[in-house]
Amino acid sequence: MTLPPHAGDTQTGANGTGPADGAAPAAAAPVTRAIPEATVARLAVYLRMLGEFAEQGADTVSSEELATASGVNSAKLRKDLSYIGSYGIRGVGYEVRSLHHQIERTLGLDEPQTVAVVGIGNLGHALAGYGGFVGRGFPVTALFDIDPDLVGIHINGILVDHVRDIARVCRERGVTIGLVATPGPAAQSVCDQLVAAGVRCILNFAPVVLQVPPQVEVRKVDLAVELQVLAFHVARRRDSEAAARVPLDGTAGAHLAALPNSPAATNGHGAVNGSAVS
Amino acid sequence: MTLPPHAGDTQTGANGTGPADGAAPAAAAPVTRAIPEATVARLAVYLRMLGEFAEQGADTVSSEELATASGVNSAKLRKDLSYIGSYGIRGVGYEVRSLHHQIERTLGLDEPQTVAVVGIGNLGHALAGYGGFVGRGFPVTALFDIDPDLVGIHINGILVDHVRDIARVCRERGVTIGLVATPGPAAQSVCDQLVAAGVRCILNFAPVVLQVPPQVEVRKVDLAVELQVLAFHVARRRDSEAAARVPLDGTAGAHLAALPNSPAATNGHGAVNGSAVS
DNA sequence: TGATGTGAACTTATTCACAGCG
DNA sequence: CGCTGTGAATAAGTTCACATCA
Repeated sequence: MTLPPHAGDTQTGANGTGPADGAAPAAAAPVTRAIPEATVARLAVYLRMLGEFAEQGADTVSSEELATASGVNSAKLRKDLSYIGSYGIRGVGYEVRSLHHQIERTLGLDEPQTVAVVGIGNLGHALAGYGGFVGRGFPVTALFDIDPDLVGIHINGILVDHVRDIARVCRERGVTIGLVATPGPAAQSVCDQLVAAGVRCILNFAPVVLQVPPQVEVRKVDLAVELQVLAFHVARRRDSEAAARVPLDGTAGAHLAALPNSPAATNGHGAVNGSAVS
Repeated sequence: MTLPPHAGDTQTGANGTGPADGAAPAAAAPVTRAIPEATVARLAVYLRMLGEFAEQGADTVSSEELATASGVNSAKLRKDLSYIGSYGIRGVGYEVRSLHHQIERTLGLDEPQTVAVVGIGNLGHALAGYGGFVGRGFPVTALFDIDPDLVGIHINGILVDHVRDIARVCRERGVTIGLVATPGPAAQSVCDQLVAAGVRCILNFAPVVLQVPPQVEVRKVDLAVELQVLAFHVARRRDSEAAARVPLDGTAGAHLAALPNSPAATNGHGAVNGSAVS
């Protein structure tokens, strides 16, 4: 039964921002006010796009350009940026380099991070060699598994250690982020060991809800769930199309509750949501 | 360049549902009302947990039990379930099997799905062999790459085809979902080919915003962004702890930005963070 | 009695629209 | 004049709390 000790944190990809309760008020936040959760995730995206703009030699970008590249609308982007301060130039846009730096700072990326991957199965193996991490300041420096066939080998130049050594190795190498890529049943135990080793960030790929003390931050990535959400949207869309296109045959979608055509989806033509901005 | 034809859809893991404006009222919705986006994602999680409860031989679960297992609170769970109908028994809970079935149906999982992976790098390779898909009704049946060293080999019993054959192979095998795991620059082209092949669901691991026609649904998974969000939360927490613990130094606020990189004197343990930026 | 189902209150997030500045 | 920055308006999502019913 294990009634959760300290109520659920969230760890579902969208975590609730700190309660900002009375205890320690805004003491240390001089400029940067509490940044909404949703904004934080997008800042990371803007950051990457700014990197690309910089590579292409751009000096400035308008909110419109950066927004488009990032897949959001410009109002949202400007609002997001407003949470970290006013670094834009009216009538011009944002200075690429400077904005990049500000976001980096805001996200805490000026602190060095070091990643450990636990569970060197299919996914863990891929994560161990994933180029997308090093390039973004998240070098993988420790790997763990319990399989004797894996312990001792090197992947991408990194030795695979036994899970029992998590604490020691993580401390030695200053690991700050742990990726849990074990099968579900092993995840909690592995997580506990990471926490014991002082790791405060965990990205969980296992299909379980990890129990952690409040100072530890967990995010969950669940690929099967992503696929199911996709499947849902397409099924819904197919149903509503069927209903709209073949209004004959009332039996179109079973009877019971074959997901009713979304009423609002009516915007007929490809025009998509009115976000046609002007 | 390439001003997007039809403004951004979203594709960021949390897509906006239709605007549901006043125009077309609830005329055609017999039972199942429009299901909120956030709810859909959680339904997939409940589904998995129900599967586990079933395996353990449970006949019924209370909202409290299922909620705890899923990492949400019971009110939210009940509200979520209320969108798909009333399948609970007051005073008792939910019948595991029946609820499982209802959610499955709601998510459109009674339709067979077939997955293709494009880009057999580190990540793509892992996705190709990922056990979490088959078990959940998303068998991978096609793999693509352009690397001559990869084309022709088998992974997990599946032949790797050349990207140029996407259309033909996808049609032949009835692929419904495409996973794009290519490098950024190749992603859009690959995406276009998938769309041309009739694929309507795309899970994008490449760090770009894919442009697709409105009938295609895209979700994006960005591991580097996940790590950055984690890093942010921990940095913030560390900062506020530092502020709360070491309230001396009244200059805390500096003036403008310069986020007073809180001295690493924070977490006593051998944590790293020594080097402050510059 | 004990858990569901749900309107209503509340919180968070997005969009609008325009003042203000370079 | 063009683009940023932002208050105000909307919309989406969550939590509360309790009527309801097996």
